[in-house]
Amino acid sequence: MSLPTSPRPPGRPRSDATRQSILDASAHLLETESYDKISIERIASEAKVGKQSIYRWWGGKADVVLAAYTERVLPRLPPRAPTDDAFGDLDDFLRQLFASVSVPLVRRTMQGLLAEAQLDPEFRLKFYGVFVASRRTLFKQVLRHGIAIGQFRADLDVETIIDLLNGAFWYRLLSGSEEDLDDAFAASLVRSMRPAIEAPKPTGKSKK
Amino acid sequence: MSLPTSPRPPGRPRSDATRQSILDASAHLLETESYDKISIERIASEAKVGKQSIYRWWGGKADVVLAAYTERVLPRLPPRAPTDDAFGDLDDFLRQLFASVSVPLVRRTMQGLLAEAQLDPEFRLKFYGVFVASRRTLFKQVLRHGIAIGQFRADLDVETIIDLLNGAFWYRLLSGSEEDLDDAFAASLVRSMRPAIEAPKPTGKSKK
Amino acid sequence: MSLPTSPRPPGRPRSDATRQSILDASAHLLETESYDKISIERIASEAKVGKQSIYRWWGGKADVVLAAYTERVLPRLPPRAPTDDAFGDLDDFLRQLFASVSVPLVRRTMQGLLAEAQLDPEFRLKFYGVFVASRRTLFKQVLRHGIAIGQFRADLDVETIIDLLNGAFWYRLLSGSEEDLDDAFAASLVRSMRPAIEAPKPTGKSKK
Amino acid sequence: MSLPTSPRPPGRPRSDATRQSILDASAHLLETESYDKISIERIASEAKVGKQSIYRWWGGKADVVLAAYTERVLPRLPPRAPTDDAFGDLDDFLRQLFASVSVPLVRRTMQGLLAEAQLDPEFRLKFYGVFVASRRTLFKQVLRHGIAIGQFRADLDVETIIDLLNGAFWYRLLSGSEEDLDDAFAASLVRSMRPAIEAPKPTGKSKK
DNA sequence: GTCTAATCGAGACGGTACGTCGGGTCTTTGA
DNA sequence: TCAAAGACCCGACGTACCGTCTCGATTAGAC
Repeated sequence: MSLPTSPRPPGRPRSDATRQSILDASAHLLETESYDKISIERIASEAKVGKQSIYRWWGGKADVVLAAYTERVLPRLPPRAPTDDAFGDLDDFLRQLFASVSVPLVRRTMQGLLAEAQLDPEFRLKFYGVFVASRRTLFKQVLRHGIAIGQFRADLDVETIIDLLNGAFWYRLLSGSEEDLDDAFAASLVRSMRPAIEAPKPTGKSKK
Repeated sequence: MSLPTSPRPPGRPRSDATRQSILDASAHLLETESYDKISIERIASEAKVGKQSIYRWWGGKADVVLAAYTERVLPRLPPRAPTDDAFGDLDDFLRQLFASVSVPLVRRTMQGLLAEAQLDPEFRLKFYGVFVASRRTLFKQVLRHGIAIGQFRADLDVETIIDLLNGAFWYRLLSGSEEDLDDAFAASLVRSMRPAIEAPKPTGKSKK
Repeated sequence: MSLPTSPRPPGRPRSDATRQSILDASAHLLETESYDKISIERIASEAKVGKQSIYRWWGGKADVVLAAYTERVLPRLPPRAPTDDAFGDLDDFLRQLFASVSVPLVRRTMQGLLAEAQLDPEFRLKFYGVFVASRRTLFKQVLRHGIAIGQFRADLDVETIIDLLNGAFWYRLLSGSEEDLDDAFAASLVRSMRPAIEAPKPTGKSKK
Repeated sequence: MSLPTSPRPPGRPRSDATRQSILDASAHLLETESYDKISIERIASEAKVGKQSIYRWWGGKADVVLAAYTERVLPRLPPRAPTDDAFGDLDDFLRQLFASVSVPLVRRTMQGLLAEAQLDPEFRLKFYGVFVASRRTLFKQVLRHGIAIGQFRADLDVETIIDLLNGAFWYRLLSGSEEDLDDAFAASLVRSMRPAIEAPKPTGKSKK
């Protein structure tokens, strides 16, 4: 009686050293080269690895770079500790989101991968999973919390609000001017959206 | 009294037939091929033209395709006739904006060019000029009109609102699911943004 | 005790099929096209081979054609069996030398390669090795034999004689008229050179 | 009674300044560039001349360079003053012939044109006329004079002797080693050929 | 003085080929 | 079976020239 899943596939097991070497090389190239100057051949040569060892495990350049990005470069957004100031939370979240792409390496990599995602529908899904879905989830938490503590209107169209704020983020990102995604922009967004988000005051008072 | 502009440069003048042939070929290829399957060589061969005749006038594939797009494919947004219903105008504008990319050809081309814009900073500027700047201008007109007729709040942060709405548009566009940019989404955007845009009612309650 | 020469270099070994295919294609093209109408691209396409597979192993068109020539076209001069008639041997040798270029294919190829050798000093050395050096060696054998059996003068300036006879051969060859290198010309050369080569008769008069 | 040749064709006459400019440019390029690096385009650009003005009067690069060579570079062999020492004359002639190609510019140009002559049968005729025919004539004069004054044998096969000596010259030229065509080689040739050329002494005495 | 005709500089044109790069696959030896 | 190495076919790159063509401008003799 054995487990249906083979406890160990036959043959030489995958070498983790090779895997790491490939990701290291990719991450290293990302630091100095623009995404489109990177090629599988360069990664393989830099990693002292056969090209086949890349193609065996990944689908192509975008795949490898995405892996290197998530394991080597990606600035993980730390979990948000919700406070009792929902607008402050939102502002913080946006600031942090913007800050996460202030590193040119991160920015350039995302642009390269974004480009690839536009050209390759299959890769777009992976790209979306890494770069978009997780952010939406975090976004949602922030908004939900605001609603829960009564500072955001109960009938908020959460998805659309995320489309708007997230959209503004991506829009500026792909527009390419590097200075745009700063704290001031985060503040502008919150300020402009406040009337759309804020729960109506029951006793007619405007914001304190 | 002669014009200071040189009446005619020396040498054989540029052949418009060649130019048209190149743009025709590009536009034709765009109809059947994805952007990344198009190459200068294919354009030249389809257009029965020497490659040099392309490189002489354009910088590369993206440049040519952009030209073909603007002259052959681009769905020009007709000028908006502002009405006395500013929210209706906004909704109309968004619907039309979304409709303009509902044609798969247009959508695919924009995605390809967007990809190129991410990879080539120089091309990004051209891309921005064609795809972004003009839309922002039209957007601004709609918002300014709403302010002028008193339906939009006077202190509206126009630029940020455009970043939000335009951002939502691009965000969905590059996310790639083709069904997203429909009239319902336009309506959702307007509905969600209404409190942020609407001029406060002088005598009391906002619209129920 | 192992051989110091690496028993086998790493990586996929060179494909002999590819090599043969390239040489076949080159030889085939030489049959129908003049040397200057042949291009690497044509060879590659005819051989169903990537251009890189040519550039990987040869330096350019001249290199490939030279290889094809030596392996496919070259009419090897059979080894001369020296007789006791040294002048007859010389005459035979010249006839055979001339006959070897009587095939238009050979002649045209040599002219093309000769042209290349004039333009590219590096290739000239290879050309010289294939077309000139070996002939000089054979020439030398014939002359040395004549000296050895006492029919050629002992103080013969072998190198200069070779320059003269070989020179006459090349001179006519590159002059291009195809009829010139015939048996009659060989006979003329031998007749004219005889007094310069023949060993002086010990007892008096030279041959009347 | 007018000349049958049209006294003047209609239209703008050919500009000699243009012609000179083209030849100057060609000659100038020959000084610094190898023949195969020269192109019609470079000549035209250097001469500040339209390409058509070259093609109008010459057939191609080889044609122009040949013209530039003959008018700008060619070292004219001065007419030989025959003396009463026919072997001395021959030696002088060869020395001068060899000296004429000792200038690298001359040598390189001749090699380039020789290459072209091998590739283009039509050009070969022009090449032969300029580089070969005239030398043969001079050669013939030297040999005829030697015969006339009784120092060369009366039954000399002049054409074959020229083939041999001229051949040796071209053979060394196209072999490319620059040091070969020196006075010593001229002397070797004369020495080796002497028995083949010298008129037999009537009274059995050997030379001098 | 036009008119006609050919030339001139300039440079665009359709082509062919260059030599290089990279993609993704295949074929070795060796672990 | 995996891995390093690297050859393989293929397609495209951007460049260089080819020889031809089309411009406006010019330079003559013919009318």
